[in-house]
Amino acid sequence: MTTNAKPAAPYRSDRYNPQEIEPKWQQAWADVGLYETDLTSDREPFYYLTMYPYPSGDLHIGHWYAFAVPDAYARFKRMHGLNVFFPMGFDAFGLPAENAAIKAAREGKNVHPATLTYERMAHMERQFARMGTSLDWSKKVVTSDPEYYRWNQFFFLKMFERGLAYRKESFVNWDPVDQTVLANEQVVNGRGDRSGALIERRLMPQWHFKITDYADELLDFSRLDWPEKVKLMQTNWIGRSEGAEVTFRSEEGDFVIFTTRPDTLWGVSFMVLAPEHPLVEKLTTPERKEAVEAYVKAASHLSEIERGSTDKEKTGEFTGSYAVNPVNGARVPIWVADYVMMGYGTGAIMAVPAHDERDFEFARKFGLEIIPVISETPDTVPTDRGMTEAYTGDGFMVNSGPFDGTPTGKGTPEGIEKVTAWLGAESLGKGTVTYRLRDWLISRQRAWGTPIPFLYCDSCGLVPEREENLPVVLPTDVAFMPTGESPLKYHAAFLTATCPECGGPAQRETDTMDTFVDSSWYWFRFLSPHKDDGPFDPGLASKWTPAQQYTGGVEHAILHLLYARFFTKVIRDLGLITSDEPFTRLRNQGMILGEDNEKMSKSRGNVVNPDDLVAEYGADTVRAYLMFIGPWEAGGPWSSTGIEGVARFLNRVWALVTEPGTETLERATPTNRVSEKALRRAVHHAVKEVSDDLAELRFNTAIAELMTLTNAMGKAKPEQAATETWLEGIEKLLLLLAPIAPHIADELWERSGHADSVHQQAWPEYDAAALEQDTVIIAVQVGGKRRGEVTVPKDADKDAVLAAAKAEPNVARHVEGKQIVREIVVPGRLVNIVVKG
RNA sequence: GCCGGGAUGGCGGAAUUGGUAGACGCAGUAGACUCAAAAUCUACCGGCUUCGGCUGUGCGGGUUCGAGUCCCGCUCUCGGCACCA
Repeated sequence: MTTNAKPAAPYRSDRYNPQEIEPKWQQAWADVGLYETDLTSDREPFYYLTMYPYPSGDLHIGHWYAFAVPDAYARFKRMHGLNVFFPMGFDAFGLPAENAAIKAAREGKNVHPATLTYERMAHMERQFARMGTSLDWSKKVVTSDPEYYRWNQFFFLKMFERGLAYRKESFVNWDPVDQTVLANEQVVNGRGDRSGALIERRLMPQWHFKITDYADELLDFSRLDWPEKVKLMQTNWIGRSEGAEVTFRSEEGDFVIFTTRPDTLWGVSFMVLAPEHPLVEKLTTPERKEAVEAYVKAASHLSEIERGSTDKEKTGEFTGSYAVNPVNGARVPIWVADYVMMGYGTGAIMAVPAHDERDFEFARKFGLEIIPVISETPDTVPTDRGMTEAYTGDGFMVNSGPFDGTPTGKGTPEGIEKVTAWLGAESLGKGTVTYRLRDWLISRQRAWGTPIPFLYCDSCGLVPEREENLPVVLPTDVAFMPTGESPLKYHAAFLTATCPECGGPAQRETDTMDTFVDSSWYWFRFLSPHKDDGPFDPGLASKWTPAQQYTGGVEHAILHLLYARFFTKVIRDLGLITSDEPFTRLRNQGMILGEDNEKMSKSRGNVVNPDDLVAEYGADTVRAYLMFIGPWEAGGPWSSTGIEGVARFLNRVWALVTEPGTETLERATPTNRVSEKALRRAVHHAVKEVSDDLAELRFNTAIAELMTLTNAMGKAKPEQAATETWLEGIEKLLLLLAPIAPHIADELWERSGHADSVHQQAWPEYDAAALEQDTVIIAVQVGGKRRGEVTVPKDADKDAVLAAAKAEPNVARHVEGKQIVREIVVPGRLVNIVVKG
């Protein structure tokens, strides 16, 4: 390995001053367009996508963690010769800006969310510039721009054509504070995920995307390098469960129930309908009418959280009607209870209290029959006497007619399978699959979002806007209302439209789309942000997508990432792309906590401000410290003394390169000498370790290794500063440091005599031979306890190592007088002499 | 309640996946430089110790020559889901 470093020009030993060098290099990189990716280049593409931010107005330390840390990875890949595309934009629609407009309206002011949003984006872009990231801003996407959201409308129309977008009256989650409906995914513990308000259930006509059509495909993660945790969360969210539908007869008509345990059909002792079930009214007998109606009404007023609570005692009412069990003709009472949900399965269940905990609890409370039909052992028949809980484990079918003795249960599904097959053969039911996943409700009653491109025509009814009329543009001259109600409903120019079918007068839909629609395909748009005859360039998309790596917070594990996968599959089915998935490799960063180990918040007063940190330490130090805190996926607490350590490290690197070696000659002491060979080993070891670490986003250990190298170089300096190895060490150190602390690396690269930027250099290779040591230190154990160590030639054979080990005085002392039972030699590692007596 | 992750010095965290536990950094102690302080540099830095050792990776067992790492049983903690039939 040769070095192209010229003998450093007259050393300038001025102090490391990030305030001076950082703006200088940021400007230099911008001037030459260093990070503007040529998407048409023949070089191997690498699309590194990181989740674009909402324009909240201020970059906090979490943004640095999400953008400045992975920037090191983008730079690392670029130094490997890849054509890295690392774009950035803004997820610009959203409630905070609209809420601010509403708040202003309450104070008598008229502020449009767009004005706020664009001011905030401009401020954040200036803050972004100070991070020293290699983001490509030339492809910026702003989702609130009509040139972007018109393609949301385009996809909406395409989905409508294919039956994937539909309008349906259904029970929805109404957020009374934000005055809008929310998707199930946006309801957390019965509260709106943004407003925190208790969610009410309302029956409203709403637009949905049919994500359930893709439920099975969404369960396939086989070609994705994603965290197990995320895959599991999505799998659970989709909630596929196999079971059977069985038809029960009643005086007022048949109804279908869903069960995962058809093998327990002989143990049915009552039925339960959800309060919203359409048959409830018909099945209720006159004498039960009053009680049932009151119950249904009460249930409809319960919030999700009240109804959904597992610790809530079971409630319900008898309808007065009976159903007939198709397998044995038994007549069982039909109840209404809110522990059965209309939205899952068929909204009706068969209750088998002997083998279902919820049914058991209900039966005990209302004195209903409990009929055991599964026995733990093949030879016994259990009775309901003394049962204190439902038996949900595996066992053998009993009291089940032709199936008696069949082993059954979730673990041994023979009985379940046989009964399912038999139900089909007897036309009593059929095997089926049910999902927990519901269709994605995308209507929002808000004004700051993508208008849904539909119209209401008096003669033609609900009509889609024509594709050539897109975009349906959001009016900018709206007055926000203190009530929070959408001003679009009162904006005459927006509302008034012409029916594309008959040319008559029509009224526009005032609902807008969930902002998760925006983020479901934005990475395609980065490839051709201003294209006006299509959402993106299919040629560029086939070259650049799926994005090889996507990073962001785990909070998006379900919502955004599931929707993005769904959209990708829809776009594929529209014929625009051929890939099935949006992001090949996914990694999540953790969260930076305050010094008190709590989540940062203004009320706790534990917030650290990145602007202040940059002013005090410089961006390189802030970046490097964030990387050094710990594993990136784990996050961790901020430490105001910890960052000092990293600042010292960069200062040591600075001094190493800028201070003349002779000045420190007197520091050399016999105890800390580093030979040229040892120095070379340290350099190449660092190259290997840092390369491996950065490839796996282990920024913390990469920096630890660079610190180790810097310390070794510092010790070697007095004697080695004139050697080839030293110059090679400096050069490699700067190359390894470049992705992590890009400004100081480029400055020192220049000062050590290089003409072009360190960021345009090839990533260094290591020489495996340089890592070899002539001798190795081997630990010696006697009976598993460490008794000493010996230094042996690296290729010493077993006998030689053993002989050396036994010669070690302390080892000999412990072996003396004992019988050697076994000798274990792990080459290059240790020796264990097992003794007896 | 169910599912998943985690627990290592005073602190943040390392540990080639069964082979010298505590890399790197913070904090701390001592020393050098300085009139002094800061900065910087050098050394030490898990606990106990009769200086031979003993002990130590949440707790209790086990497998193994050898366990932070594997197995069984717990505790605590973080995250997800939460009457999903």
